[in-house]
Order: sequence, then structure tokens, then C-alpha cells
Amino acid sequence: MSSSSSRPKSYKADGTPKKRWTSAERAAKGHKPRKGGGVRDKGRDYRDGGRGRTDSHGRTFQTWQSDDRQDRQDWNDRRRDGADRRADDRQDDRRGGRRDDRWSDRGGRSGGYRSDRGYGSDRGYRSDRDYRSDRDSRGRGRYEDRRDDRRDGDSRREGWQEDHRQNKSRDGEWNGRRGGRGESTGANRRSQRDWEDRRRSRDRRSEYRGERSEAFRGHDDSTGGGRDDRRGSRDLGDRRGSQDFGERREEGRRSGGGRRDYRQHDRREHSEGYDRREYSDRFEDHGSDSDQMEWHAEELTDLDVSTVDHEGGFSALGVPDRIVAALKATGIESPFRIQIAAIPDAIAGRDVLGRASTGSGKTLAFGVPVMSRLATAERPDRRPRALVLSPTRELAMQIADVLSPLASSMGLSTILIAGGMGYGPQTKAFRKGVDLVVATPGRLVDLLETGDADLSGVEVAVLDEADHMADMGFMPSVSAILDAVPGQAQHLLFSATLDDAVSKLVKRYLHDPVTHEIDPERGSVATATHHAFHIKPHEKVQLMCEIANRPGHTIVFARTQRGASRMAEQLRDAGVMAGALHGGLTQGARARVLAAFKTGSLPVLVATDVAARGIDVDDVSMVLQVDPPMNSKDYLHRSGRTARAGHDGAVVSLVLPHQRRSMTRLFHGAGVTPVQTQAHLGDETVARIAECSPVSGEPISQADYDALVAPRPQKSRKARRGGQYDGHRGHGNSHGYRGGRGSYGGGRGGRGSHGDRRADHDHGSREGEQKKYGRSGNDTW
DNA sequence: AAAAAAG
Repeated sequence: MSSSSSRPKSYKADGTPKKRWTSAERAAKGHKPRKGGGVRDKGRDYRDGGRGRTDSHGRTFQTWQSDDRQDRQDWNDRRRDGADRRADDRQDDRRGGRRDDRWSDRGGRSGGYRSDRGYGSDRGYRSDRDYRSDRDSRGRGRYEDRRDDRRDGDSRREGWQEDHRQNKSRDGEWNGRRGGRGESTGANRRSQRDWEDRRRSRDRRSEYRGERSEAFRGHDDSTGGGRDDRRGSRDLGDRRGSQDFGERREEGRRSGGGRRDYRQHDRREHSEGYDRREYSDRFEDHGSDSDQMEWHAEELTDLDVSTVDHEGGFSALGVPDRIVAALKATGIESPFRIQIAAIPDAIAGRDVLGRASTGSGKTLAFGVPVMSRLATAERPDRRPRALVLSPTRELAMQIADVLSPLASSMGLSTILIAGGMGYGPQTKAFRKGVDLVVATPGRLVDLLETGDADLSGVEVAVLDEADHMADMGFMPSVSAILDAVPGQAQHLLFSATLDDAVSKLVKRYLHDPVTHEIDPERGSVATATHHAFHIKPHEKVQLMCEIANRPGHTIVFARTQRGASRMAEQLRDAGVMAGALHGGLTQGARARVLAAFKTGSLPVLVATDVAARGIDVDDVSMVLQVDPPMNSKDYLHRSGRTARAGHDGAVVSLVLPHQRRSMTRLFHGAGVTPVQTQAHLGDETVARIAECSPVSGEPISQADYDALVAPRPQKSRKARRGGQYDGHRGHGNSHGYRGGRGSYGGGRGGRGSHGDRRADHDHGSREGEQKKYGRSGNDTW
């Protein structure tokens, strides 16, 4: 290998040189040649014809674009061949056959891995949600298996390549090294496809129920236009559920599973290759979480409108008295800057594009004008008149919690439409009629497709965190929703960061928008102090624990779901009470953890970027970024979780040696100048900055954690199944929050059909889930 | 070796 002779280009965190593959090696592994910077293949003369590019040091690099046509042809052939071959492989997998890899030299090493991951599913990849329920007969999780398989780095690398190949074969096109700017990485596409797969299977479910409206399907086919006749034809929804489907429905009802039974049938159809026991183990045992979230609108009545000051505050912005009084009743009297800027235009009916730094009152900046608009007239029919979209369920709930009292003060109703909650209240709300809909995209699209939701009466549509909603992954559902909203409706787009992605939405849906930007750098982010802690890799975990072991409330950010769960566990092992929050948990678990954090009983929250945006917890005095954010936008959003509403706050980013350069870029992009500190364990400087202290070292048991995060009384399964359980809810800590704004209540405890499981075993399974996300690979440090 | 959004 040529890299032994020259100085390595880069080093891994542990100081060993990074392996660079030669182009010959890359070709043998089925990769395209490097775009640049690769190790030159000595067997070829790249200098002829002057192709490639030359860098400032006079080194020439080969670029693929200018490379031999023949090479590309070869590569494409191989790729096609591989795709065909893989189609055969999938057949083999279904028959339980083991694959021999004809076209690469990887041989048996990855063979085991491959057949292992197939599980008879022809999808070949699985979502994180699936991992959750993915334990084999020995009780080992999929990741644990993987770990065995990739004892050496090579097979691990190949596992990833395998994923890429899957991508290729499914897409019919290469989508590998193109994500340089984060727009279409393989991983992104994969998760997107996964998402769409689930959508498709849900569509089938809808058809079983015969509920999917003809109208919406018509909309799918026609691009644009024809909005108005949709409503009229809605009731014509086809009812062609066959006998077969009817039986399924019956069966589903009998086993009390409702929707999830359709899911199971779907799954079973896809995959005939594995045995019954495994099937039931995976789906009936783990996959059937009905650990849901609940939400109730908060009432606000008996307003004293007479005391409203008509001169200043919100009144001066043109806000109706009733709303001013309602705001006053919730303790809000003087508008923030973004509100002053945006509300008048929004009330005037203009489309508004609003940017204001985190924690500066964006929710009311769009909430107040929305309310004002709703206040002007009665809802003519049952269709909702206002819609607010949010990227995460937690944020949606928070928005709904803020807006529902305002709405109720005017006799208007609000409904939260989000996943992880029961369908009943949501469909019912649409049937009964509702004024304001606060939603996450996924569930709303779901309800649109089943015909339960009708947005054709919407007069104001709001996108919160608009730039995030314009992201690749969200775009399809967001545009589906906005297409279902009348084109002449008012559109309000808000975020702390607006960028090019938003302009697509703006062009498509906004008419003559006004932009209001409140200086981002001088906002709340500036009231936080930013620190870069340069740390030694081997001290990272300990240092994280030490920093988190501080008096105030801390949010620790992790890059991945597993990372978050692992860090939370490491913290608890070190005696720091910490809970993980990420999208791989059940919604009930998410709600409980967040509630515990909001009430203050849980001092440390370890979260993925699910908590990066919008989540408003008052006295978070530190954001600790153990994993760096993906980009500077995310840095701003994450750090916006602290220093809210005039409080102080510190943002500490742990920087490993190899992250220095990228972190510098992030800081620069975010417009912050961090205090640079060489941080070591037990360091005085660290202790002073973070007000932290050495950890006790006394591990916190799972039971203690559960008692804090899931304080609902553990009833026997029988009691929970019956109505009695409901009577016992609401006494735990998490419901302390209830008095404030809505409920993060525990939701139903029932978890499927294993009747003989002990009640507290539920936590066992959550524990198992955590374990799996827990101490597996050492991929972060 | 992303996260999030339908179960």
C-alpha cells in the first residue's frame, strides 16, 4: 500500500494514521474513483492529457469527471450487474439462502452480516423504530450482533458500504458521495425512503378501511389546481374493502389492537421467510407500544376586557381587546421586538417571513395575528380556519399549549394533531369542528389521506421553524399539506434561521411577503457565553459527567439516538440523574422525560436534535454539546435552549482534537466567538466555568430513574386494561406540569398482548431498548 | 456512518 511510504494525510482521534484506499482498491470494492485527494494509484499515469486538477502544492489529483470514459463504463456495468445480482440475493434471502458475493472480494466476512440483517424482509434496511423491536431469539439486539460481526474495522466499513449498495439498487442510481453539502446523502435518502415505505403501507391500511377519500387520491394525481372540488366529492370516498380485508378488520378488532394489526399483516405479507416465533416476538412483544402522549386544550375564561390599556402594548399593534386581555391573563403585557415588527403586517393580512433569534417570542409573533384573524368572524362550517405546522411533536405541543388558552378565551377550539397520540380525539375534533389546528406534518398528511382532515377552509397557515420544514425530508409532506390549503390563504413563515431552502417554499406559497428580521447575533444567543473545551478523547465521558454534575439544569446534545441513550446511561452510572430524549423512544417516554425535565425533577436532559429547536424550558443554564452539531444553524438552535427570557446561560462544546477545524467553522458560521479552554478532568477552570463538581460515582439505578421519569403508579395489567387505571392517573410528578399548560400525562400503559408480563416489566422493556441503544459501538469516541 | 415527520 502506498500510504506507508508517504506521510499520512490525516490521523484518527487516537493518533493512528487514517487508511486511505488506493483507486485500485476502491475500484475493487465497487466505489467510484475519488473526486480528489485520494492516494494516487501507481499503476496508472495520470499526467497524460493534462486531466485532473493541480492544487496549490503542485500535486495533481484525478477528478472523476474528466476521467476515462471506459472506466466509467466499466464501473457502470459492474454496478448494473451488481444490481441484478442483488435482486437475486433478495430472493435468496427470502428462502433463507446465504449469499455468495460474485462481484466483490468481500467474501464470507460480510456474508454473515448480510444474511443476518435480511431477516426475510425485502426492504433490506430498517428504521430506528424497527431496531427497537429487533431482538433475536437469544435476546440479543441487532446492534450487538453487528458488533460481533465487525470486530475489525474493515467489516464494519463494509457494512456501511452494503447500505450504499442497497441504495443504489433501489434507486437505480448512485447516491453516494454527493452529500458534501448535506443535501442528499445516502443516509438521508435511506431514511426518507423508509419514511415513505411506512407511508405506503399505511396507505394500504387506509384502503383496507375503505376510508381513503377519492378526493385526496385525485389530488395526488393532478398536480396543483382542482382544489375546490375536493371538498364536494369527499363523501364519495370509495368503499371497496374486500371480504378479505373485512375479515382482517374483524380480526384486528378482536385482538384489541386497532391499527397496529393492519401493520402486522402488512409486515407479514412482505416477509415470508422467518418463523412464527420470531414474528410474534418482534411484533407482539415489543412493537406494539401504545405508550402515547395526551394533550388537552387549556381553557381560559372570565376575562376582564375593561382593564385593557388601549394605548400601549399589544393594543398599539392592532390586536383585539379580547386577545390583549387573554395575553395579560397569562402574564404577557408588552410585546417583544419580533412581535412588534411582525404582528401589524400579519394582522393586515400580509404574508410574513419572520426571523428572530431563539427565545424571542416567535410563537406569539404568529400566534397573536392568527388569533386576531380568527376573532374577526365565526367559523362558517366545521372546517378549521388556521393551521400551524411544527417539525417536532414536542414543539407542536408547546405551541398548542400557548395558543389554546388564547383561542378558548374567544370561544375557539384548538386541536393538536401529532403522531404518538390516539387517532380518536383528532378525527373527532375534525368531525365536530375545530378552529385552530396545530400539527406535525406526518400525522396531518395521514389524516388528509384518510379524509379525516380537511384543510380547504384554512385562512392562515403558519410554518414554525420554516427552514427546517423546508428540509429535504420534510418537504414532501409539507407541500402536500400546503397544497391542501387554499392558495389565497395567508402564509406566515418563522424561524431563527432562514436560508435558501425556505425560498422554495416562499416562491411556491407566499404572495408578496414582507420579511421581518430581528438581528440574530444580538439576540438571546449573545446573552449566553460560548465555550470551546478542548479535551482529550479518553477524558470525554468523564468530563461530560463532571460538567453535567452541576447545580443548574443542563441539556446535553448528542448526534445520534443511540449516542443520547448511551450518554444518559453513562451519566446515571456516574451518579448524575439524566434522561435521554430522542425520536426512537415511544412518545409516552418522550413526554415523560421532557415533563420531568420541565418540572425540574430531572436535572440533565440528553437529547438529539429533536430538542434543538423551539423547546422552551426556562432555567436551562447550560447547553453541553458533547457531539458537535451538524452545521452552524443547528449550533444556533441548540444554544438557543439556554439563556432564554433574560436568564443567563452557557454553551459548552466539547472539542476533540480532530474536531477542531470543523468546530471553528461552526463557530464562525454561527457568528460566535467562544472562549477557548484546554479542559482536563478535575480542572479548576472547568469547575469555575461550568460550576461543576466531581461525580459521586454512585450509580443511579434504573428503578430510581424510572421513579423519577415514570412516576405513575404501577398497576397490574388487568387493572390497566380495565377502566380503573384511568382513575389512578394524574397523581404522579409528571402531572405537576398539568397545572401549567396542558398535559404531558403518561398515556395508556398497555403494551400489547403479553398478558402475563409483570407490570413493572414494562420498564424492563424500555430498559432493554435503552440497553440496545446503550453501550454498543464506540462510534463517537 | 443524522434527526425528524405516519404505527
